[in-house]
Amino acid sequence: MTRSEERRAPGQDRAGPPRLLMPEPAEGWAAWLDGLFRRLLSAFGPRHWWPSALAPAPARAEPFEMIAGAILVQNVAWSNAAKAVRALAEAGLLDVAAMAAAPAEAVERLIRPAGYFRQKTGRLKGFAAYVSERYGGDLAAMLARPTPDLRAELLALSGIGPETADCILCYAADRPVMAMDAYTRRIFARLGLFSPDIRYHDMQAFFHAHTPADAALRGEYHALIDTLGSRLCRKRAPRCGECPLADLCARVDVA
DNA sequence: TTCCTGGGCG
DNA sequence: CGCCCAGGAA
Repeated sequence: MTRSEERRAPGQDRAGPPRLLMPEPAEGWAAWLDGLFRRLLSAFGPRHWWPSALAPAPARAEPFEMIAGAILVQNVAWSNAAKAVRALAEAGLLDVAAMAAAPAEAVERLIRPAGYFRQKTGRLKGFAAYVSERYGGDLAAMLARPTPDLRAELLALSGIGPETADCILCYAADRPVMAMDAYTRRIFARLGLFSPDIRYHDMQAFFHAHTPADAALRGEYHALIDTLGSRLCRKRAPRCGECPLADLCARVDVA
């Protein structure tokens, strides 16, 4: 052990996992998280993410539909985004080349139900233009790149932040990446595990450290968390009486 | 009818 | 930290 390691107080390693507000259970975090997953799965059933807006579950979206949906769902309920995805499909715009060539006004009109239609039009067309220019329109080639490179590439595009990038990595590129979101932060803060202001990367590091590196598993986990967060563990007036995790929740007030 | 929710950017 | 938006809750 080096001198600097000796000097550092326990639990103060700056590069380590996030400081958790709850002691590790005797079974360990991996088993605890697995138990949570099982409860959510039996409560809600498989979520079949990423859902296709064009066909009923368990149909899954094709890569470009998935990516368009991920951009359109930013800051809105899925039902709104799904309307926009269907409108794009009917207009033949769920296609890289067609989207890149489409007039912005036409896209804006079609995606209006998803809100933020001007920014989201720029994001959709920007993404399509990027794939057209860099990959000759071959989205599969882009999605085949190594995970760290692909993530950096996605994050460099305007309108794709950490959550959207990680959703694309998991659901379109099939990588074992678990997306985090406002629901994840709120649920695990209420449970008493996370600080309410925990950073995205720290949440993700915790889940990645204690769940199997499996794209299907992590994708399902994120989907189940989303379902819990939107249906029951809502920001205001959470429905704790119906929550499958109620008995192990600290019910921390996250304001 | 107003209020609230929700990613990403400049 | 304010702005972009629609639609469900209150």
